[in-house]
Amino acid sequence: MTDRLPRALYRKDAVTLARSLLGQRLVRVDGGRRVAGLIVETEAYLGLRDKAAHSYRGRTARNASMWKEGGHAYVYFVYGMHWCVNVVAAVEDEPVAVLVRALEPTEGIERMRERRPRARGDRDLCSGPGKLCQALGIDRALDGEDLVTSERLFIERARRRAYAGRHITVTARIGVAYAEEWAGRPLRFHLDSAHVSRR
DNA sequence: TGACAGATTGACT
DNA sequence: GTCAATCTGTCAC
Repeated sequence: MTDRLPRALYRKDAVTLARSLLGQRLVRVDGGRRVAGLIVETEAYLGLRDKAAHSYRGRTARNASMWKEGGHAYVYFVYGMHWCVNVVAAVEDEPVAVLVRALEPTEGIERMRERRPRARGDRDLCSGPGKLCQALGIDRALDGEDLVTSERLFIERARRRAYAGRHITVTARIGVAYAEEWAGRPLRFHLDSAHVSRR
């Protein structure tokens, strides 16, 4: 049975959402089969005032999904080769979002291995934003998807006993050194997991 | 119109 | 540790 996260949970500020997504299950359904993992690492991007956020310089064709209602997906392409998936937070026209940086694989692991043939082991399947999109088959086709109603991509309430009440580590975000005073802000959140992108 | 850098990864020294 | 891969948006010319 699915226990999908409701719209109300997404209509929060990005920091609250980034914390509440930890331990929940990101699910991709492709060809009738589920490929899923527990979210163990997230980053909050605070919109028009945040120099590290894609929405800082305003709307473009690429980042338009960030202006959608909370609970939609914002999928973008970086470095000419990788896809990254965000969960849009807050309300329509408030371009804030949460980047999903790492998952602990739980379902469809064979499918993940097929999609990531060069992965060194199962800890290398989803331990990074580009890796998890490759493992789950997330690309442009899912940009703007509504996670509350979609049959292809959604998030289920799945706080495992192992992660219930687990300590959340807070650090600066990864890869945003250019963002001046925003580079060091404590906006990255992760659980104590072997599947996080960096320690 | 062209240079350049980027919310990354994997190959290699 | 270094570095190239190569799409998108921004800013300078």
